[in-house]
Amino acid sequence: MAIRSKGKLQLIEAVGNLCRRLGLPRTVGQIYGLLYLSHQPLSLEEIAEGLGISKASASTGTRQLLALGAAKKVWVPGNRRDLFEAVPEIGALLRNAYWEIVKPYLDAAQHRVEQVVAHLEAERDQALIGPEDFAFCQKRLEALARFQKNFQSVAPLIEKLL
Amino acid sequence: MAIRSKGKLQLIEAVGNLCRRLGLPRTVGQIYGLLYLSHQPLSLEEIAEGLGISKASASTGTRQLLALGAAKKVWVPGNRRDLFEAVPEIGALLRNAYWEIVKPYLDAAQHRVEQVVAHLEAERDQALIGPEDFAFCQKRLEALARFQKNFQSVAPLIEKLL
DNA sequence: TTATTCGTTCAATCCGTATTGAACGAACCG
DNA sequence: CGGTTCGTTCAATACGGATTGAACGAATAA
Repeated sequence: MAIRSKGKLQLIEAVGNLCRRLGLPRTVGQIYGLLYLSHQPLSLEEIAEGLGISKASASTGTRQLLALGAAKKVWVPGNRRDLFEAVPEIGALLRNAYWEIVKPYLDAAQHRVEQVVAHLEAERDQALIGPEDFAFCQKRLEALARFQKNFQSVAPLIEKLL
Repeated sequence: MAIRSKGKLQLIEAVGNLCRRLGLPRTVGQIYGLLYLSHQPLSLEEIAEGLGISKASASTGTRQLLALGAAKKVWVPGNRRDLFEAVPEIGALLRNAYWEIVKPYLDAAQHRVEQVVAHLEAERDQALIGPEDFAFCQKRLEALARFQKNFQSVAPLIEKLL
C-alpha cells in the first residue's frame, strides 16, 4: 500500500531531493528514505507500491543502493522475495563514498592536470601557443595542482571526523 | 576565434564535467576554465566564440560565475564591453560556497527533520501510525539529527583547512 | 512437465533543465 | 536626433538521463 504518513513522506521527499542534488536518481533517495524509516525489510513490490514507482525503478534503485553500500539484502526464511533494509550509519556511508567515488575522481583529476601541462609544453615547442601565454597557463595549472595536493592531504582527515 | 590549444580544451572540458557533476550547467564550468587559463580578461563575445556557445549562454553563465564569486568584471579604459576574469583562488571559492550554499542547506535540513518528528508525533496521537512504528522512526530520526549536529560542528573545521 | 512468481533488462518515453534565437532596452556614437 | 553596439530576457527547442512497460530467464510450485 502507498505510504499514508505525511511525516514519512516528508522525509522521503527530502532524501530524494538530496540525492538529486548529488547527481543520483531521485528514486534512489526515496527508496533509501523509505527503508530508513521501515523497521521491517521491504520487498521490491512493497517499495514500488509504497513510493508509487514501477518495479523496474525499484529494481535499479535498490541495485544502486547496494552498490553504494547504503542498503543490504536480508533473507527471511520461507520468503522467496528479495528483502531490503537500509544501512543506517550515514557516516560510514559517506566514508565509503569518499573512498569509492571521490578519491578515484581526485586521483584522475590530478593525473589529468599533469597531462594538460605536458600537452601545453608540446604545443609551446611547436609554437602553437605563445611563450607568455604558456607561462601564464603553467602558473595557473601549478597553483591548481598545489590545491589538489593539499586537498588530497586533508581529505582523509575530514573523512576521519565523520 | 575558437580555442586552438588541445591542452586548454582538455582542461575546459574537465571543468565543464566537474560542474555538471556538481549540478551546475556545463557551460558555467567551461567559461570558468576558459577564464582560468586566459591571462587577459575576455568579453562575452570572446567567450561565446572561444567555446562555440551562444552569447545568451555566455551571458547567463558569467552571471552565475559572478554570483558564485568565481569570476569578476574588470573594467578596461576605453572599452565599452564587459570583460571577465577568473577568481583563481579555489580554496576561497569553496569556502564561500560552503557559507552561501551548503550551510543554509544544512540548517534547513536540520529544521526539516525536527518538523518530521513533530509530524509523526501528531500522527501517533491520532493513531495514524502504530506506536512501535513510531518508536522506530523516532530512533532513526534522532540518530539522523545527531549525525547532522556532529556534521555541522566539524564542517567549519573542514572549511578552515581549505 | 506446465504454470506462477520473481527479478532483471532494454528499447521507448517522459521530464527537467540547459541552451538558443530573436526581440528588446540601454548606452554610446555619428 | 537616427544608427550601432552592447547585454539581457524569454519563449521555444534540444538534450541527457530517469522512468517505464513489456519481454525475458530463472527459480519455485503443482
